[in-house]
Amino acid sequence: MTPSARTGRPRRSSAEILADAASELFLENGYAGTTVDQIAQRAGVSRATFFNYFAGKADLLWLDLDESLRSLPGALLEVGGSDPSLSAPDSVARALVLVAQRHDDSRVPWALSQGETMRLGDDLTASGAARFVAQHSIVAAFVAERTEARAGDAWPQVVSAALLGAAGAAAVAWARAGIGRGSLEDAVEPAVEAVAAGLGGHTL
Amino acid sequence: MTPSARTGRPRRSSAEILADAASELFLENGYAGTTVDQIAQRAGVSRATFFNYFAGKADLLWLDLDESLRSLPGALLEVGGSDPSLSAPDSVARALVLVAQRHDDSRVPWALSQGETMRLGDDLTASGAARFVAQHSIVAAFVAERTEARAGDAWPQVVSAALLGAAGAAAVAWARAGIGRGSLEDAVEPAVEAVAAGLGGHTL
DNA sequence: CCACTTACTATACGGAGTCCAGAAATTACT
DNA sequence: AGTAATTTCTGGACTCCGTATAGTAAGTGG
Repeated sequence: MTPSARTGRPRRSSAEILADAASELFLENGYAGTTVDQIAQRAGVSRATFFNYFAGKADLLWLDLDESLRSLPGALLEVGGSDPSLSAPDSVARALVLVAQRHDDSRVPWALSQGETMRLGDDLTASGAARFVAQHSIVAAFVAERTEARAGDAWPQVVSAALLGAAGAAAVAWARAGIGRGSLEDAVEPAVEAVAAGLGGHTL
Repeated sequence: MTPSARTGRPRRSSAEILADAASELFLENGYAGTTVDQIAQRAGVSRATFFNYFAGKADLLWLDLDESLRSLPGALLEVGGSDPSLSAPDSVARALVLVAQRHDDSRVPWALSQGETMRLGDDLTASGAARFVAQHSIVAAFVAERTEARAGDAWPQVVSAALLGAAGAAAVAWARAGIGRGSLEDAVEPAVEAVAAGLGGHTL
């Protein structure tokens, strides 16, 4: 998945092509009613090749989200380095807003906006939540270092989980708002600020 | 799974027996290295019967937690009815503390305490996220009704996700603290209170 | 002794995900 | 040109999860 090497056989497909093919089929037959075989076939590659582009079927749903979340560690470093006077919760909040701000608002994960018609079900929603949980250890480590807490301390974990939860919920609501939703940044900012306000006093 | 009826063939096993068998195997061979067949065999039942006790393999990990979480809807109603002057975030916080308080502290989900040696990896986050999402829809609905928000409004979602995240993180830290951890209630209470404090002003 | 109810078993099936050996397509070197 | 090196694609086999079903076992109550 690293940006195609300059040598070797060129790629025949792309993650976007596969995701587009999948989206059509999901809308038509639902998520469970669509097999990886069908997706690969519509995209013109073999089933085995599909797994060169996606680790699993559920990853198709979160292509856009994953791309944005990948910038979170960088945003944390950025905020942490630029303004060391901020409390740890405020730093995380700002980093989350930064990620939201840099997200291309035209890219709305159709797992959320079209989740109903695709008949996704709770397990697929959970796969989206798992994305945020995956970031949790990174954020918690950042907070722990910032507050000089010991690893395994509860407080950094709580700060991280609460803020990630708030940001995630705001993003979901944003995606589901349909046409006329504002920017993702405007949705995430008040959510994380409110939560960070409550956590802020505990600077230790 | 309803408490065994007084008529009909008696049960040959129980969720606890199966979970115990699984726990041994997971510690020995890891989660992915253990098949449902092996678990059922060690517990002395057929593979098909296993699925009469658990909907899926991952549910084995959360037996203790699921039992406590089942009381959350009731706790929400309880708090909501007893003290209608409380803000919605505070009500949720109190309900979460109530659930923690009623949890038997000797029952620590080994998915959390032993997650490392069982080599759970992504399976842990996925199944954990599923629990989170399931409770989230319940809590968000409660908050929405309490604040007279429209369904799909962002705020109830944010309140729910932030508080559940905080409570979850606190519970995980508690479980991982090993022998000498205090009560679950004492771990959850400060976490949710802090978050609710920040969300409280927004009573609408 | 016979219904009735509930739980267990055997079996088969489809689909996800993994693995591997080999073929195809391109670049780089001689 | 020809060959080597590299990367991607492909087909097939395999394991396992989860579901469905039809039939059997083991109790309770008339």
